[in-house]
Formats: sequence, structure tokens, C-alpha cells
Amino acid sequence: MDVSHILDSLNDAQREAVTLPRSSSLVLAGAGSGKTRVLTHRIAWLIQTEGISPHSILAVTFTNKAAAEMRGRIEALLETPLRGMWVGTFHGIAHRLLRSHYQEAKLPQNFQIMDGDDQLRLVKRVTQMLGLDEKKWPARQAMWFINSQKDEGLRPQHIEDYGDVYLKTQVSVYRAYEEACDRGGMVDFAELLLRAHELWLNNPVLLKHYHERFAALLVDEFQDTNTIQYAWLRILAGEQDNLMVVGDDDQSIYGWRGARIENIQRFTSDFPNSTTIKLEQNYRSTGTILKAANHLIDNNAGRLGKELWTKDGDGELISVYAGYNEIDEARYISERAKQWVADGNRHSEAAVLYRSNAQSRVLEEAMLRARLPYRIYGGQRFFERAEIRNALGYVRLISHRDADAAFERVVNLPPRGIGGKSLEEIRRRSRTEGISLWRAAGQLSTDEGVTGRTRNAISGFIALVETMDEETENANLEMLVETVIEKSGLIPYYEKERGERGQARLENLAELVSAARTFNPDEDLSFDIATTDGEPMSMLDEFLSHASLEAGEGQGDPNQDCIQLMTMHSAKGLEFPVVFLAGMEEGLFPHSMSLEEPGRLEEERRLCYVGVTRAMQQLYFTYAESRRLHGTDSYNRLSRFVSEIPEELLQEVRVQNTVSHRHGISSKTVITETDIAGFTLGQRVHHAKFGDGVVLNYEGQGKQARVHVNFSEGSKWLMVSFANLQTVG
DNA sequence: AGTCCCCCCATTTTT
DNA sequence: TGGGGGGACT
Repeated sequence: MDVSHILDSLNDAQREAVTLPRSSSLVLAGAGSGKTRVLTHRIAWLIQTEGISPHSILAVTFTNKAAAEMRGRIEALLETPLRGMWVGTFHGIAHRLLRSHYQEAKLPQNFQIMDGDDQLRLVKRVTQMLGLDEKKWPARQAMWFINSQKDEGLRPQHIEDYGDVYLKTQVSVYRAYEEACDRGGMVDFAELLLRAHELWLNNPVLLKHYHERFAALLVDEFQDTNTIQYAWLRILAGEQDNLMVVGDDDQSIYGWRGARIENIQRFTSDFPNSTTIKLEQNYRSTGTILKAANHLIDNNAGRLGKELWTKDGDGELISVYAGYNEIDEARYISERAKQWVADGNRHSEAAVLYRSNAQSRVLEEAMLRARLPYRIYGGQRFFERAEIRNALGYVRLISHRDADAAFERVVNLPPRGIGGKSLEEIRRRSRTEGISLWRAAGQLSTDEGVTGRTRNAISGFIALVETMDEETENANLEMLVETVIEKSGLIPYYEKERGERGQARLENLAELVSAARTFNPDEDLSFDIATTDGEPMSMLDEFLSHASLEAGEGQGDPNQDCIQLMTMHSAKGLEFPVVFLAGMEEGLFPHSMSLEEPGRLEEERRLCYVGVTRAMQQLYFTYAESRRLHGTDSYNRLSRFVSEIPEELLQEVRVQNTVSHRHGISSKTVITETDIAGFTLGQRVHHAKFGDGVVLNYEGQGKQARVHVNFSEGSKWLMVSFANLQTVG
């Protein structure tokens, strides 16, 4: 068969990786080196030349987006839909396994997936139940503890507390939480992975089946795997030596949520027969940008080692701009972005990346002032919105009456007279009888010891859910969701909410109906499973699982031509012709919270490396000499990360006559930006009425020019042509 | 039940 | 500086 289309477009290293004989391998893929290409071409190669059935291939990613993209690209390569191949996220695949083998996994057939919000609520309830002081034992912290333990593969009985009160308490919360999950048939994200791992540990026959089934295992972004994910992969690979992992230790930026960079670092010793291939040729950035990235990351110890290079030229120097303050920094960025567009480029080709979300507001304001369309990534996602979760709470109760999380969420929403006291009573009953909240509510609705009013309210709610269930018995998904929204009373409830907020919520509910209409489950994973001890999931349960596992898009229309604003974390995997890295200051980036441990500082440096390598043509570092943060001004030095880049790759941008030059880099190349309206930032001025002040910002030109001046009585925007400002020496 | 106020807090995010 | 959560008050 002619396979030239699979190999033709590849460089030597890529081709070697794609055509590797079937044994374990590590593909160390630098930023922009064609990682996804290798992965997808490898799979196409296995299918077309090695004759491996798609059915025998498992490809794992971290995000749904990556999984969808991989599937799409393989299908494009093969020019045929991929049937039977498992492509999915760790969580998605673990979920399918547990559905198929729920008995072996000791789960109820219709177990429910809790997302982070459900989990937090449940943990909170558990800490309350244990009588813990919520101030001293915040639910967030307990949740974090539980998840970290699960990520490490630990159950409560595995944790040694050494008599330590903190550990002892957290373990007791973990234990009680676990009981609550079991009682309600609920499973959190970390549990999906842990259970899937235990499923194989405890069921050799099942494991053997999957050993025989999979001829090739492929993992994307391997540097982001946590302990349990790697353990799961290893047990699945067994002695078969069929695991190909692709990743980049220099881009490991998720240690704080359990990712273990050690996994990729020790892969070759765990798989002594494995081959390592480095992809170092970069197809994205200019030589200058790559040199900067290489120098920067060279400051980290214990790297596997990799040096990016390009056949293309050096391109432009990297610009460094020292803003007078964060407003000036943002102004500079918006100005450069505007220039970029004026030069005939698209808005969406420019990205502003920052370390923390708090930085986005000032940047946003600058974009608004400059009349530049922008999009901020990382807002709330569709299935995470309160109104969506509320509507789905009812749906969940229809499918699963014992879903306590859903019960708590909607029992009094919209308000129907089941307040805190009644709910407390229901909870107590549920606890003492060891039954779900729904059942406890059922008992109370006929209990003479409860006031008639409460009984009525509770039976009203029970009747509501029962009616919804009956009326939608033969309905399709769309009708079901529609009916539930109508009957629940959520619509009038949100209509009362004033402002655009309520309107937006109603629109989202309408959107939920349409999501239900177009929903179509992932057939490859749901029906092509090894053993069939369960019936296929109902469409309803498929939809609910989907809502938990895939939060949907964030806000904003991705198709619009907008300047892209996002954190450096969310920029991973993306690329832009122009990139601004904002807030390059000690304390902000590297963040002060990461300064104590060397390991965390290195992770910050990797994050910076990720940021730098997003840029294709032009890269800007900007920082603010003074920054208002949490209400107080701080004066930060230039980030060490900028200092770690050779001076000859940098050029400093400066406003003429700028007063202070506190921590500037001593670069030889300095280009100046002409000031506007005769004022420079930081300049002291005098006003007849307001007295002395400092110029913070300016905008416009000629008669329209305005300056933002900070006087002792506050800051003001003044028209230059009227204000008659005097400069003060 | 809903509103208001005060206090506390303050990286990064996917599933 | 501002947002969120919890408690108190109406």
C-alpha cells in the first residue's frame, strides 16, 4: 500500500518516531516540533502498514479538545472515519471502563459523576457532619487533601497519620467522604482514575483481556501524568512493551495539581527496552525566540536535555518594555497591538499572556480604550454555570433519585419552603437511617412529627420530580430537558432576577435544550467494549456524564477576530505571531508563592518557557515599575527570567525622558517611543487648582489629548488643551 | 426568604 | 482593590 502520504511531510526524527518498531518509546517533543503530527501519523502508520486494527489501539490525552483533534486528524489522514479506536481522555476512558465493568468495580450501575462543584458541596457537608469548625478546616482544603491522596493512589487506610492532628482530621474527612460517595453511588474525577486502576489490580482476568486487546498504547502530554495515571498505564502495558509516550519535560507546568515530572524523567529506566527520540527542530518561532527559550530553560537542573533550532532566520529582537505602572504597561501593549493590526494583520494573531487572572482587568480596560476587540479566555464554562447545573440537577434526580448532590442543589430552588431547618431534618434522617436524602425526604413527608407545612412542601417537591419522570418516560432527550426546565419553575425564578444576568441565564437554559437536541454520544467508546455485562447506558445517563466530563466552551465567540488574552497556563499548545508576556516582575512571575521551593521555581521557569515558545515572529516582555495589587502599590524588580536571556537578544523600549530607570536592563539596543502631547509618564506636573501631581497615563493627540494625573486628592483625567499644566522640575 | 453588610482573602486549571 | 461567602437583620 502506498503510505507516502503518511511519511512525506515528516523530518527525519519525526519519521523515525512514526516508523519505530513496536516497542516502548519516549518521544521528547519540544515546543512547536510537530508533536501531534507524530502521534497522529504514528497511528495512521500502525493501521495502514502494520495492519493493526483501530480496535487494538488506545490513545490517551488530557483534554477533550486534544482527543477530538487527534481523532479528526487521523481520520483526515486515513480519509475514513475511525471505527472502534479508543481515543479519549484519561478520565473519559476510565469512565467507560467503569461503566462496562461496574460490578467488578463495585459500583452501582447508574453511578453518577461529580464535578468539582458537587464535590466541594459534599465535602462541606461531610465536615459539618463531623462537627468540624469550618474556619479551621475549610472544605476546600479537605477537598484538596482528598484529591491529592487519590492522585497518589491512596485510600484512607493507606495513610499513616503519625498521630498528627492535621493528618488525622483530614483522613477522617476523607473516610467519611468516601462513605458518603459510596452511599450515593457517586464518583469524583480522581476516583474515576483510582477505581480504574484498582479494577485491573483486582481483576486479573479482565486485565488479561485488555492486554490481549491492545496492540499499541499512545499517550500525549506525558509530562502531565500524575502517579495514578502512570500506574494505570504501566499496568495496562504490562510486559507487552507497547507504550509510546510523547511529551516535553520542559513544559511540565501542572505539578501543583498532581502532575509528576518524574514520570517522564524516569520513563527510560522503567522501560529499559525503550527507544528515545528527540524532536528538536522547531517550525514555529524565529531563531531569536528559540535561543531565548533555550537559554532560559538551561537554568533548570535535571532536564532530559533538548535544544530547539530552526532552519529559518533569527527574526526580530525581543522587545522589553518597562511601564511606569500597570496601566502604562497595558497601554503600551494595546498600542503595539493596534499597530500590528494597522500593519495589515489580524487581531487574533496577537496574544497577551499573563501569570495570574488578576492582571486581565487592566489589560481589558486598555483594550476597550484602544477600541480593540478582545477575548479573555478562561471564563466560566457552559456546563459549570449555575442555571445549567440547576436544571441538570432535576434531570439527575429523574435518572437517579439517590443522587444527594443533585437533591441538595434543587430541593429548594426555586424556593418552595424547604429551608435550612427542614433540610437539616432530612439530612439527619438520612444519616441515622443510612439512606439517601431523597428517601429521607420521602419518610419525612408522611411523618407526623413534622409540621404540616413542611410535610406539604416536601411532598410537593417529591411529587414534582415524580411527575417530571412520568411525563418524560417516552420522551427524547430534548423533550425531557425542555419539560424539566418548564416544570421546575426555574424560568419564572430567573425572570425575576434583574438586569441582563437573568436574561443571560434564560438564554443559557434555552441553549441547554439545544445541546440536548444535538447531543450524540461517543459511539466508539460506548458500544465497542470488551465485555457487555451492562446494557448500554441510557441516552440520559450518557448526557449527564458528558455534562460532567466535558465542561464545554468558555465564553466568547472563538470565531471572532479578537486579541487573545489568557494566562500562560491556558496558552499551552497554542501559537501566535505576536506574543506579549505581561507582568514580568519578581513576585508576580515567578510568583511569590513559588519562591520557597526550588522545584516550584523551576516550574515557574518552565511556564515562562511555555510562554516564550508560543511566539512565532515577535515577542514582547513587559513589566511595571509600580503595580497596584490588592489595593497597595508594590515596586517589583524585573523578572529574573528576563535577566536569564542573553542581552543581545533583547531590545529595550523606553519612553523619552522617562524620570526613573529603576531596574532597567542594561541592554545596548534601546529604541525609544515618542511621547504624546508633550508629557511623559511619571512626570511631575502642577495644576492651578489641584496642585502638584504625577502623570499616570495619557491618550489621544492634538486637541483631543488627555492626561491622567494623580493629585494628592485623587487622580483625574484632564484635557491638555484646557488644563494648562506646568511641568515641575 | 431575601437583602445587606462585613470580613476575609488573594497563583495557575482540567477532568 | 474587589469578589465571595457567611451571618445577621428585616
